[in-house]
Amino acid sequence: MPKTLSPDILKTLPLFSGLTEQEKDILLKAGHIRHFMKGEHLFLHGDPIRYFYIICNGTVQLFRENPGGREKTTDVRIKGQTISKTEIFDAVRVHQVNAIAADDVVVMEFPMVWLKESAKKHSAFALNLLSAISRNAREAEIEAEHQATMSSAQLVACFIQRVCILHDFNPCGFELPYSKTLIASRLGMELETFSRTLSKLKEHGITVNGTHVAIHDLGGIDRYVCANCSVAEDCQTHQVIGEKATTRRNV
Amino acid sequence: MPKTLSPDILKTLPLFSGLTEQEKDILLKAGHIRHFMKGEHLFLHGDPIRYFYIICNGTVQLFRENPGGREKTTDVRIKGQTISKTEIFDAVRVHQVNAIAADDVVVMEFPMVWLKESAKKHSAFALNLLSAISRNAREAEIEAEHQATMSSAQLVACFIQRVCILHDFNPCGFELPYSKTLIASRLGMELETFSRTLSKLKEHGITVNGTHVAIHDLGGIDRYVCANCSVAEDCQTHQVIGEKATTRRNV
DNA sequence: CGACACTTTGAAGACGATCAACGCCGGTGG
DNA sequence: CCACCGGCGTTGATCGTCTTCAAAGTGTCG
Repeated sequence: MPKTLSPDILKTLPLFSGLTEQEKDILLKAGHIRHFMKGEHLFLHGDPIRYFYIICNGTVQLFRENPGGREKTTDVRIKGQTISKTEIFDAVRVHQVNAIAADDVVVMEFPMVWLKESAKKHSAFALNLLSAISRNAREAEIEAEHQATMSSAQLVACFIQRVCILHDFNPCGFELPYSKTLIASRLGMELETFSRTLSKLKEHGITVNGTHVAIHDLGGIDRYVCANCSVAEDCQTHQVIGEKATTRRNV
Repeated sequence: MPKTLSPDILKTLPLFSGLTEQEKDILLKAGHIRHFMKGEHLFLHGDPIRYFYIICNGTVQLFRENPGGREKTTDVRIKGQTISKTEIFDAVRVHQVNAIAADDVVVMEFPMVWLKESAKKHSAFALNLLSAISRNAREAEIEAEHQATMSSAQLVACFIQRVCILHDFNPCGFELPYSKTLIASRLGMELETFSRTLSKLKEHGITVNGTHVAIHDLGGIDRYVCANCSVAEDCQTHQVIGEKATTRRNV
Protein backbone atom coordinates (compact mmCIF):
# COMPACT_ATOMS: atom_id res chain seq x y z
CA MET A 1 0.00 0.00 0.00
CA PRO A 2 1.25 3.50 -0.83
CA LYS A 3 2.12 6.03 1.84
CA THR A 4 -1.05 8.06 1.53
CA LEU A 5 -4.18 6.86 -0.21
CA SER A 6 -4.96 9.05 -3.20
CA PRO A 7 -8.51 9.43 -4.48
CA ASP A 8 -7.55 6.96 -7.19
CA ILE A 9 -6.55 4.38 -4.65
CA LEU A 10 -9.68 4.98 -2.60
CA LYS A 11 -11.61 3.59 -5.54
CA THR A 12 -10.05 0.20 -4.93
CA LEU A 13 -11.47 -0.06 -1.41
CA PRO A 14 -14.00 -2.88 -0.89
CA LEU A 15 -16.58 -0.21 -0.11
CA PHE A 16 -16.69 0.77 -3.78
CA SER A 17 -16.44 -2.66 -5.34
CA GLY A 18 -19.11 -3.57 -7.84
CA LEU A 19 -19.55 0.02 -9.00
CA THR A 20 -18.58 1.30 -12.43
CA GLU A 21 -15.61 3.64 -12.74
CA GLN A 22 -17.98 6.41 -13.62
CA GLU A 23 -20.13 5.82 -10.56
CA LYS A 24 -17.06 5.79 -8.37
CA ASP A 25 -15.90 9.08 -9.84
CA ILE A 26 -19.22 10.71 -9.16
CA LEU A 27 -19.37 9.37 -5.64
CA LEU A 28 -15.84 10.43 -4.78
CA LYS A 29 -16.40 13.91 -6.08
CA ALA A 30 -18.56 14.55 -3.02
CA GLY A 31 -15.58 14.10 -0.74
CA HIS A 32 -12.99 16.60 0.40
CA ILE A 33 -9.47 15.93 1.56
CA ARG A 34 -8.78 17.21 5.03
CA HIS A 35 -5.72 17.24 7.27
CA PHE A 36 -5.54 16.97 11.05
CA MET A 37 -2.41 17.52 13.09
CA LYS A 38 -1.47 15.10 15.84
CA GLY A 39 -3.73 15.82 18.78
CA GLU A 40 -6.42 17.65 16.80
CA HIS A 41 -9.90 16.28 17.09
CA LEU A 42 -12.05 15.29 14.13
CA PHE A 43 -15.09 15.54 16.37
CA LEU A 44 -16.05 15.19 20.02
CA HIS A 45 -18.59 13.13 21.93
CA GLY A 46 -21.85 15.06 21.69
CA ASP A 47 -21.04 16.95 18.50
CA PRO A 48 -23.72 16.66 15.85
CA ILE A 49 -22.81 14.13 13.20
CA ARG A 50 -21.93 15.83 9.93
CA TYR A 51 -19.47 13.69 8.04
CA PHE A 52 -18.46 10.22 7.06
CA TYR A 53 -14.70 9.76 6.92
CA ILE A 54 -12.31 7.52 5.06
CA ILE A 55 -8.80 7.58 6.48
CA CYS A 56 -6.16 8.15 3.79
CA ASN A 57 -3.23 8.32 6.16
CA GLY A 58 -2.42 8.30 9.85
CA THR A 59 -4.07 6.92 12.95
CA VAL A 60 -7.29 8.02 14.60
CA GLN A 61 -8.11 7.21 18.23
CA LEU A 62 -11.77 6.79 19.12
CA PHE A 63 -12.50 7.05 22.82
CA ARG A 64 -15.14 7.93 25.31
CA GLU A 65 -15.12 9.27 28.80
CA ASN A 66 -17.29 7.02 30.91
CA PRO A 67 -19.25 8.19 33.92
CA GLY A 68 -16.37 7.46 36.29
CA GLY A 69 -14.33 10.12 34.54
CA ARG A 70 -11.91 7.73 32.92
CA GLU A 71 -11.24 7.28 29.28
CA LYS A 72 -11.68 4.08 27.34
CA THR A 73 -10.31 3.87 23.83
CA THR A 74 -12.98 2.08 21.83
CA ASP A 75 -10.97 1.73 18.66
CA VAL A 76 -7.85 2.75 16.80
CA ARG A 77 -8.43 3.23 13.08
CA ILE A 78 -5.83 3.35 10.35
CA LYS A 79 -5.45 4.04 6.65
CA GLY A 80 -8.21 2.49 4.56
CA GLN A 81 -10.68 2.27 7.44
CA THR A 82 -13.72 4.45 7.90
CA ILE A 83 -15.24 6.49 10.70
CA SER A 84 -18.86 7.19 11.65
CA LYS A 85 -20.79 4.82 9.47
CA THR A 86 -22.50 2.94 12.30
CA GLU A 87 -23.40 6.18 14.05
CA ILE A 88 -24.87 7.54 10.85
CA PHE A 89 -27.05 4.52 10.14
CA ASP A 90 -28.03 4.01 13.75
CA ALA A 91 -29.76 7.36 13.40
CA VAL A 92 -28.29 8.86 16.53
CA ARG A 93 -27.92 12.57 15.96
CA VAL A 94 -24.71 13.23 17.83
CA HIS A 95 -21.37 11.49 18.00
CA GLN A 96 -21.04 8.86 20.68
CA VAL A 97 -17.26 9.01 20.88
CA ASN A 98 -14.38 11.44 20.60
CA ALA A 99 -12.17 11.09 17.51
CA ILE A 100 -8.63 12.42 17.81
CA ALA A 101 -5.66 12.25 15.47
CA ALA A 102 -2.99 10.09 17.10
CA ASP A 103 -0.68 10.94 14.20
CA ASP A 104 -0.81 13.51 11.51
CA VAL A 105 -3.91 12.38 9.72
CA VAL A 106 -5.34 12.76 6.23
CA VAL A 107 -8.98 11.87 5.64
CA MET A 108 -11.51 12.17 2.89
CA GLU A 109 -14.64 13.68 4.31
CA PHE A 110 -18.14 13.10 2.92
CA PRO A 111 -21.40 14.74 4.00
CA MET A 112 -23.51 12.49 6.15
CA VAL A 113 -26.44 12.51 3.75
CA TRP A 114 -24.14 11.48 0.94
CA LEU A 115 -23.65 8.16 2.67
CA LYS A 116 -27.35 7.49 3.06
CA GLU A 117 -28.18 8.71 -0.42
CA SER A 118 -25.46 6.62 -1.99
CA ALA A 119 -26.71 3.54 -0.18
CA LYS A 120 -30.20 4.28 -1.42
CA LYS A 121 -29.08 4.87 -4.98
CA HIS A 122 -26.57 2.06 -5.48
CA SER A 123 -27.54 -1.34 -4.19
CA ALA A 124 -23.97 -2.53 -4.64
CA PHE A 125 -22.80 0.24 -2.34
CA ALA A 126 -25.48 -0.66 0.18
CA LEU A 127 -24.39 -4.28 0.17
CA ASN A 128 -20.77 -3.25 0.63
CA LEU A 129 -21.82 -1.16 3.59
CA LEU A 130 -23.86 -4.03 5.02
CA SER A 131 -20.86 -6.25 4.71
CA ALA A 132 -18.50 -3.77 6.35
CA ILE A 133 -20.84 -2.94 9.21
CA SER A 134 -21.63 -6.59 9.79
CA ARG A 135 -17.95 -7.26 10.07
CA ASN A 136 -17.61 -4.43 12.57
CA ALA A 137 -20.52 -5.81 14.56
CA ARG A 138 -19.03 -9.27 14.71
CA GLU A 139 -15.65 -7.95 15.70
CA ALA A 140 -17.24 -5.93 18.48
CA GLU A 141 -19.08 -9.00 19.74
CA ILE A 142 -15.84 -10.93 19.79
CA GLU A 143 -14.15 -8.06 21.54
CA ALA A 144 -16.84 -8.17 24.23
CA GLU A 145 -16.43 -11.90 24.59
CA HIS A 146 -12.69 -11.51 24.90
CA GLN A 147 -12.99 -8.81 27.53
CA ALA A 148 -15.33 -11.03 29.49
CA THR A 149 -13.37 -14.25 29.31
CA MET A 150 -9.70 -13.65 28.64
CA SER A 151 -6.82 -12.82 30.96
CA SER A 152 -4.73 -9.75 30.27
CA ALA A 153 -1.99 -11.96 28.87
CA GLN A 154 -4.41 -13.41 26.38
CA LEU A 155 -5.81 -10.01 25.48
CA VAL A 156 -2.38 -8.56 24.87
CA ALA A 157 -1.15 -11.52 22.88
CA CYS A 158 -4.25 -11.49 20.73
CA PHE A 159 -3.96 -7.76 20.15
CA ILE A 160 -0.31 -7.88 19.19
CA GLN A 161 -0.94 -10.64 16.73
CA ARG A 162 -3.81 -8.79 15.16
CA VAL A 163 -1.72 -5.63 14.87
CA CYS A 164 0.97 -7.65 13.15
CA ILE A 165 -1.47 -9.04 10.60
CA LEU A 166 -3.47 -5.86 10.08
CA HIS A 167 -0.33 -3.83 9.37
CA ASP A 168 1.23 -6.62 7.39
CA PHE A 169 4.35 -6.63 9.56
CA ASN A 170 6.97 -9.33 9.68
CA PRO A 171 6.24 -11.36 12.83
CA CYS A 172 9.94 -11.96 13.41
CA GLY A 173 10.47 -8.31 14.22
CA PHE A 174 8.47 -5.11 14.05
CA GLU A 175 7.86 -1.87 15.90
CA LEU A 176 4.66 -1.18 17.78
CA PRO A 177 2.73 1.37 15.71
CA TYR A 178 1.04 2.92 18.77
CA SER A 179 2.16 4.08 22.18
CA LYS A 180 1.84 1.60 25.02
CA THR A 181 -0.46 3.99 26.81
CA LEU A 182 -2.79 3.93 23.83
CA ILE A 183 -2.73 0.16 23.56
CA ALA A 184 -3.41 -0.29 27.26
CA SER A 185 -6.37 2.06 27.00
CA ARG A 186 -7.59 0.21 23.93
CA LEU A 187 -7.42 -3.07 25.81
CA GLY A 188 -9.20 -1.64 28.80
CA MET A 189 -6.36 -2.29 31.20
CA GLU A 190 -4.05 -0.09 33.22
CA LEU A 191 -0.71 0.89 31.77
CA GLU A 192 1.02 -0.83 34.68
CA THR A 193 -0.80 -4.07 34.02
CA PHE A 194 0.02 -3.87 30.33
CA SER A 195 3.68 -3.25 31.04
CA ARG A 196 3.91 -6.18 33.43
CA THR A 197 2.00 -8.41 31.04
CA LEU A 198 4.50 -7.81 28.26
CA SER A 199 7.27 -9.36 30.36
CA LYS A 200 5.17 -12.42 31.06
CA LEU A 201 4.57 -12.94 27.34
CA LYS A 202 8.22 -13.76 26.82
CA GLU A 203 7.50 -17.20 28.25
CA HIS A 204 4.92 -17.63 25.51
CA GLY A 205 6.99 -16.70 22.49
CA ILE A 206 6.28 -12.98 22.25
CA THR A 207 9.22 -10.74 23.10
CA VAL A 208 8.77 -7.02 23.54
CA ASN A 209 11.67 -4.67 24.22
CA GLY A 210 10.73 -1.01 24.17
CA THR A 211 8.68 -0.72 21.04
CA HIS A 212 10.28 -3.70 19.32
CA VAL A 213 8.23 -6.87 19.06
CA ALA A 214 9.21 -10.35 17.96
CA ILE A 215 6.87 -13.29 17.69
CA HIS A 216 8.72 -16.60 17.80
CA ASP A 217 8.31 -20.27 16.91
CA LEU A 218 4.75 -21.57 16.47
CA GLY A 219 4.96 -22.00 12.71
CA GLY A 220 3.27 -18.94 11.33
CA ILE A 221 1.43 -16.27 13.18
CA ASP A 222 -1.89 -17.01 11.57
CA ARG A 223 -2.41 -20.02 13.71
CA TYR A 224 -2.17 -17.80 16.74
CA VAL A 225 -5.05 -15.48 16.22
CA CYS A 226 -8.28 -16.61 17.72
CA ALA A 227 -10.64 -18.36 15.34
CA ASN A 228 -13.28 -15.96 16.52
CA CYS A 229 -11.10 -12.97 15.81
CA SER A 230 -12.04 -13.09 12.15
CA VAL A 231 -8.57 -12.05 11.05
CA ALA A 232 -7.44 -15.61 10.57
CA GLU A 233 -9.15 -18.96 10.64
CA ASP A 234 -7.39 -21.16 13.14
CA CYS A 235 -6.07 -20.20 16.52
CA GLN A 236 -4.47 -21.42 19.67
CA THR A 237 -3.74 -18.25 21.59
CA HIS A 238 -6.30 -18.91 24.23
CA GLN A 239 -5.09 -22.36 25.06
CA VAL A 240 -1.43 -21.55 24.75
CA ILE A 241 -1.57 -18.84 27.33
CA GLY A 242 -2.74 -19.88 30.70
CA GLU A 243 -5.86 -21.91 29.98
CA LYS A 244 -6.27 -24.77 32.34
CA ALA A 245 -8.68 -26.47 29.98
CA THR A 246 -11.46 -26.71 32.51
CA THR A 247 -14.38 -28.77 31.41
CA ARG A 248 -16.83 -26.84 33.51
CA ARG A 249 -19.94 -25.75 31.65
CA ASN A 250 -21.61 -22.47 32.37
CA VAL A 251 -25.04 -23.47 31.20
CA MET B 1 -47.47 -6.97 22.00
CA PRO B 2 -49.46 -10.16 21.36
CA LYS B 3 -48.35 -13.50 22.70
CA THR B 4 -46.97 -14.82 19.44
CA LEU B 5 -46.16 -12.64 16.46
CA SER B 6 -48.31 -13.60 13.49
CA PRO B 7 -47.14 -12.97 9.93
CA ASP B 8 -49.42 -9.95 9.95
CA ILE B 9 -47.69 -8.52 12.97
CA LEU B 10 -44.29 -9.24 11.51
CA LYS B 11 -45.10 -6.69 8.84
CA THR B 12 -45.07 -3.97 11.47
CA LEU B 13 -41.44 -4.63 12.42
CA PRO B 14 -39.03 -1.77 11.68
CA LEU B 15 -37.25 -4.10 9.28
CA PHE B 16 -40.15 -3.81 6.82
CA SER B 17 -40.96 -0.15 7.26
CA GLY B 18 -41.06 1.93 4.10
CA LEU B 19 -42.25 -0.99 1.97
CA THR B 20 -45.68 -1.22 0.40
CA GLU B 21 -48.14 -3.78 1.76
CA GLN B 22 -47.76 -5.70 -1.45
CA GLU B 23 -43.99 -5.78 -1.20
CA LYS B 24 -44.23 -6.95 2.39
CA ASP B 25 -46.59 -9.74 1.41
CA ILE B 26 -44.27 -10.95 -1.31
CA LEU B 27 -41.26 -10.80 0.98
CA LEU B 28 -42.97 -12.63 3.82
CA LYS B 29 -44.18 -15.39 1.54
CA ALA B 30 -40.59 -16.62 1.37
CA GLY B 31 -40.63 -17.42 5.07
CA HIS B 32 -41.75 -20.53 6.89
CA ILE B 33 -42.96 -20.84 10.44
CA ARG B 34 -40.95 -23.26 12.48
CA HIS B 35 -41.14 -24.52 16.08
CA PHE B 36 -38.32 -25.52 18.41
CA MET B 37 -38.78 -27.21 21.77
CA LYS B 38 -36.88 -25.98 24.78
CA GLY B 39 -33.33 -27.24 24.46
CA GLU B 40 -33.47 -27.86 20.71
CA HIS B 41 -30.85 -26.13 18.64
CA LEU B 42 -31.63 -23.90 15.67
CA PHE B 43 -28.05 -24.36 14.50
CA LEU B 44 -24.62 -25.06 15.91
CA HIS B 45 -21.25 -23.34 15.68
CA GLY B 46 -19.71 -24.55 12.44
CA ASP B 47 -22.96 -25.42 10.68
CA PRO B 48 -23.27 -23.88 7.23
CA ILE B 49 -25.47 -20.80 7.28
CA ARG B 50 -28.78 -21.47 5.57
CA TYR B 51 -31.42 -19.25 7.12
CA PHE B 52 -32.25 -15.85 8.45
CA TYR B 53 -34.62 -15.98 11.44
CA ILE B 54 -37.19 -13.67 12.94
CA ILE B 55 -38.30 -14.75 16.40
CA CYS B 56 -42.10 -14.84 16.73
CA ASN B 57 -42.12 -16.21 20.25
CA GLY B 58 -39.79 -17.51 22.92
CA THR B 59 -36.16 -16.98 23.84
CA VAL B 60 -33.06 -18.03 21.94
CA GLN B 61 -29.66 -18.31 23.58
CA LEU B 62 -26.62 -17.63 21.41
CA PHE B 63 -23.40 -18.93 22.81
CA ARG B 64 -19.97 -20.13 21.92
CA GLU B 65 -17.51 -22.52 23.43
CA ASN B 66 -14.21 -20.76 23.68
CA PRO B 67 -10.86 -22.52 23.48
CA GLY B 68 -10.68 -23.08 27.22
CA GLY B 69 -13.73 -25.31 26.96
CA ARG B 70 -16.12 -22.91 28.69
CA GLU B 71 -19.25 -21.45 27.33
CA LYS B 72 -19.95 -17.76 26.92
CA THR B 73 -23.45 -16.64 26.07
CA THR B 74 -23.03 -13.92 23.51
CA ASP B 75 -26.66 -12.88 23.40
CA VAL B 76 -30.20 -13.72 24.42
CA ARG B 77 -32.76 -12.88 21.74
CA ILE B 78 -36.50 -12.53 22.18
CA LYS B 79 -39.68 -12.04 20.20
CA GLY B 80 -39.32 -9.49 17.42
CA GLN B 81 -35.54 -9.80 17.21
CA THR B 82 -33.64 -11.50 14.43
CA ILE B 83 -30.86 -14.05 14.17
CA SER B 84 -28.00 -14.45 11.70
CA LYS B 85 -28.09 -11.22 9.76
CA THR B 86 -24.56 -10.12 10.63
CA GLU B 87 -23.18 -13.54 9.88
CA ILE B 88 -24.94 -13.55 6.53
CA PHE B 89 -23.65 -10.17 5.43
CA ASP B 90 -20.18 -10.70 6.85
CA ALA B 91 -19.91 -13.44 4.25
CA VAL B 92 -18.68 -16.09 6.61
CA ARG B 93 -19.93 -19.44 5.40
CA VAL B 94 -20.60 -21.16 8.71
CA HIS B 95 -22.27 -20.11 11.92
CA GLN B 96 -19.99 -18.58 14.50
CA VAL B 97 -22.22 -19.39 17.46
CA ASN B 98 -24.62 -22.01 18.73
CA ALA B 99 -28.30 -21.05 18.83
CA ILE B 100 -30.49 -22.95 21.28
CA ALA B 101 -34.10 -22.53 22.31
CA ALA B 102 -34.17 -21.45 25.96
CA ASP B 103 -37.97 -21.68 25.83
CA ASP B 104 -40.35 -23.20 23.41
CA VAL B 105 -39.61 -21.07 20.40
CA VAL B 106 -41.44 -20.06 17.23
CA VAL B 107 -39.50 -18.45 14.42
CA MET B 108 -40.06 -17.43 10.86
CA GLU B 109 -37.27 -18.80 8.76
CA PHE B 110 -36.07 -17.26 5.47
CA PRO B 111 -33.47 -18.62 3.06
CA MET B 112 -30.15 -16.86 3.37
CA VAL B 113 -30.16 -15.64 -0.22
CA TRP B 114 -33.60 -14.14 0.30
CA LEU B 115 -32.06 -11.67 2.72
CA LYS B 116 -29.33 -10.58 0.31
CA GLU B 117 -31.66 -10.48 -2.66
CA SER B 118 -34.24 -8.45 -0.78
CA ALA B 119 -31.59 -5.96 0.27
CA LYS B 120 -30.47 -5.68 -3.33
CA LYS B 121 -34.00 -5.27 -4.66
CA HIS B 122 -35.50 -2.89 -2.11
CA SER B 123 -33.37 0.04 -1.04
CA ALA B 124 -35.76 0.71 1.85
CA PHE B 125 -35.18 -2.79 3.12
CA ALA B 126 -31.42 -2.34 2.74
CA LEU B 127 -31.55 0.86 4.76
CA ASN B 128 -33.60 -0.83 7.46
CA LEU B 129 -31.01 -3.56 7.62
CA LEU B 130 -28.19 -1.03 7.77
CA SER B 131 -29.94 0.67 10.62
CA ALA B 132 -30.56 -2.55 12.55
CA ILE B 133 -27.05 -3.87 12.06
CA SER B 134 -25.54 -0.53 12.96
CA ARG B 135 -27.49 -0.57 16.17
CA ASN B 136 -26.24 -4.07 16.89
CA ALA B 137 -22.71 -2.97 16.20
CA ARG B 138 -22.95 -0.03 18.55
CA GLU B 139 -24.50 -2.13 21.27
CA ALA B 140 -21.72 -4.64 20.93
CA GLU B 141 -19.12 -1.91 21.22
CA ILE B 142 -20.78 -0.64 24.36
CA GLU B 143 -20.93 -4.14 25.70
CA ALA B 144 -17.20 -4.48 25.16
CA GLU B 145 -16.59 -1.18 26.87
CA HIS B 146 -18.73 -2.25 29.80
CA GLN B 147 -16.95 -5.56 30.14
CA ALA B 148 -13.64 -3.74 30.12
CA THR B 149 -14.47 -0.99 32.57
CA MET B 150 -17.36 -1.92 34.84
CA SER B 151 -17.48 -3.92 38.07
CA SER B 152 -19.79 -6.89 38.30
CA ALA B 153 -22.24 -4.82 40.32
CA GLN B 154 -22.42 -2.27 37.54
CA LEU B 155 -22.78 -4.94 34.89
CA VAL B 156 -25.61 -6.65 36.73
CA ALA B 157 -27.44 -3.43 37.51
CA CYS B 158 -27.16 -2.28 33.93
CA PHE B 159 -28.37 -5.62 32.63
CA ILE B 160 -31.38 -5.79 34.93
CA GLN B 161 -32.42 -2.32 33.96
CA ARG B 162 -32.12 -3.09 30.29
CA VAL B 163 -34.15 -6.27 30.73
CA CYS B 164 -36.83 -4.27 32.47
CA ILE B 165 -37.03 -1.77 29.63
CA LEU B 166 -36.70 -4.26 26.80
CA HIS B 167 -39.53 -6.42 28.16
CA ASP B 168 -41.56 -3.42 29.15
CA PHE B 169 -41.84 -4.60 32.76
CA ASN B 170 -42.95 -2.52 35.69
CA PRO B 171 -39.75 -1.53 37.51
CA CYS B 172 -41.52 -1.74 40.88
CA GLY B 173 -41.81 -5.49 40.57
CA PHE B 174 -41.22 -8.10 37.92
CA GLU B 175 -39.93 -11.63 37.46
CA LEU B 176 -36.60 -12.40 35.84
CA PRO B 177 -37.40 -13.82 32.40
CA TYR B 178 -34.24 -15.95 32.30
CA SER B 179 -32.49 -18.32 34.68
CA LYS B 180 -29.72 -16.85 36.79
CA THR B 181 -27.30 -19.28 35.26
CA LEU B 182 -28.13 -17.92 31.83
CA ILE B 183 -27.78 -14.31 32.95
CA ALA B 184 -24.44 -14.97 34.62
CA SER B 185 -23.18 -16.61 31.45
CA ARG B 186 -24.48 -13.70 29.41
CA LEU B 187 -22.61 -11.27 31.63
CA GLY B 188 -19.43 -13.29 31.47
CA MET B 189 -19.26 -13.92 35.18
CA GLU B 190 -19.52 -16.97 37.38
CA LEU B 191 -22.85 -17.93 38.85
CA GLU B 192 -21.42 -17.53 42.34
CA THR B 193 -20.27 -14.01 41.60
CA PHE B 194 -23.64 -13.15 40.11
CA SER B 195 -25.45 -14.51 43.14
CA ARG B 196 -23.29 -12.54 45.57
CA THR B 197 -23.61 -9.41 43.46
CA LEU B 198 -27.39 -9.51 43.66
CA SER B 199 -27.25 -9.13 47.43
CA LYS B 200 -24.93 -6.15 47.17
CA LEU B 201 -27.34 -4.41 44.82
CA LYS B 202 -29.88 -4.05 47.60
CA GLU B 203 -27.80 -1.18 48.92
CA HIS B 204 -28.24 0.49 45.58
CA GLY B 205 -31.98 0.24 45.18
CA ILE B 206 -32.30 -3.03 43.32
CA THR B 207 -33.83 -5.84 45.34
CA VAL B 208 -33.80 -9.41 44.06
CA ASN B 209 -35.47 -12.26 45.93
CA GLY B 210 -35.53 -15.51 44.03
CA THR B 211 -36.68 -14.48 40.60
CA HIS B 212 -38.51 -11.39 41.80
CA VAL B 213 -36.92 -8.03 41.09
CA ALA B 214 -37.83 -4.58 42.34
CA ILE B 215 -36.12 -1.38 41.30
CA HIS B 216 -36.71 1.36 43.86
CA ASP B 217 -36.61 5.14 44.17
CA LEU B 218 -34.58 7.04 41.62
CA GLY B 219 -37.54 8.60 39.85
CA GLY B 220 -38.02 6.46 36.80
CA ILE B 221 -35.82 3.70 35.58
CA ASP B 222 -34.87 5.42 32.37
CA ARG B 223 -32.43 7.64 34.12
CA TYR B 224 -30.59 4.60 35.33
CA VAL B 225 -29.53 3.00 32.12
CA CYS B 226 -26.17 4.05 30.85
CA ALA B 227 -26.25 6.82 28.28
CA ASN B 228 -24.11 4.66 26.11
CA CYS B 229 -26.46 1.72 26.44
CA SER B 230 -28.65 3.17 23.72
CA VAL B 231 -31.80 1.99 25.41
CA ALA B 232 -32.34 5.27 27.17
CA GLU B 233 -30.73 8.66 26.97
CA ASP B 234 -29.60 9.67 30.40
CA CYS B 235 -27.94 7.49 32.98
CA GLN B 236 -26.29 7.38 36.33
CA THR B 237 -25.79 3.70 36.95
CA HIS B 238 -22.06 3.87 36.66
CA GLN B 239 -21.63 6.64 39.17
CA VAL B 240 -24.28 5.38 41.53
CA ILE B 241 -22.63 2.05 42.01
CA GLY B 242 -19.13 2.16 43.32
CA GLU B 243 -17.44 4.74 41.19
CA LYS B 244 -14.93 6.77 43.11
CA ALA B 245 -14.97 9.49 40.47
CA THR B 246 -11.27 9.35 39.81
CA THR B 247 -9.97 12.11 37.62
CA ARG B 248 -7.11 10.07 36.30
CA ARG B 249 -6.78 10.09 32.53
CA ASN B 250 -5.61 7.08 30.63
CA VAL B 251 -4.26 8.95 27.67
C1' DC C 1 20.71 20.93 31.39
C1' DG C 2 16.12 20.64 32.70
C1' DA C 3 11.34 19.86 31.77
C1' DC C 4 8.20 16.73 30.47
C1' DA C 5 5.96 12.71 28.52
C1' DC C 6 6.21 7.98 28.66
C1' DT C 7 7.31 3.71 30.83
C1' DT C 8 8.86 0.52 34.37
C1' DT C 9 8.94 -1.44 38.94
C1' DG C 10 7.43 -2.23 43.77
C1' DA C 11 4.07 -3.01 47.45
C1' DA C 12 -0.60 -3.09 49.11
C1' DG C 13 -5.32 -3.86 48.46
C1' DA C 14 -9.81 -4.98 46.05
C1' DC C 15 -12.19 -7.95 43.35
C1' DG C 16 -13.66 -12.01 41.02
C1' DA C 17 -12.75 -17.02 40.16
C1' DT C 18 -12.38 -21.33 42.11
C1' DC C 19 -13.30 -25.23 45.06
C1' DA C 20 -16.36 -27.16 48.28
C1' DA C 21 -20.44 -27.78 50.89
C1' DC C 22 -25.12 -27.17 51.54
C1' DG C 23 -30.22 -25.84 50.80
C1' DC C 24 -34.16 -26.00 47.91
C1' DC C 25 -37.34 -27.89 44.76
C1' DG C 26 -39.60 -30.92 41.25
C1' DG C 27 -39.77 -35.33 39.38
C1' DT C 28 -39.20 -40.37 39.43
C1' DG C 29 -39.58 -44.71 41.14
C1' DG C 30 -39.88 -48.04 44.71
C1' DC D 1 -45.93 -41.77 50.71
C1' DC D 2 -41.35 -41.45 51.12
C1' DA D 3 -36.58 -41.82 49.37
C1' DC D 4 -33.59 -40.56 46.01
C1' DC D 5 -31.80 -37.81 42.52
C1' DG D 6 -30.59 -33.93 39.49
C1' DG D 7 -30.84 -29.21 38.37
C1' DC D 8 -30.42 -24.85 40.30
C1' DG D 9 -28.94 -21.48 43.51
C1' DT D 10 -26.63 -19.89 47.86
C1' DT D 11 -22.81 -19.36 51.06
C1' DG D 12 -18.06 -19.82 52.87
C1' DA D 13 -12.94 -19.90 52.44
C1' DT D 14 -9.05 -19.38 49.65
C1' DC D 15 -6.27 -17.91 45.86
C1' DG D 16 -4.72 -15.45 41.84
C1' DT D 17 -5.17 -11.39 39.04
C1' DC D 18 -5.67 -6.66 38.19
C1' DT D 19 -5.88 -2.03 40.08
C1' DT D 20 -4.12 1.48 42.84
C1' DC D 21 -0.71 4.40 44.86
C1' DA D 22 4.03 5.60 44.94
C1' DA D 23 8.59 6.20 43.18
C1' DA D 24 12.05 6.04 40.00
C1' DG D 25 13.95 5.18 35.25
C1' DT D 26 14.29 6.49 30.18
C1' DG D 27 13.95 9.27 26.36
C1' DT D 28 13.25 13.60 23.62
C1' DC D 29 13.32 18.33 22.81
C1' DG D 30 13.69 23.03 23.95
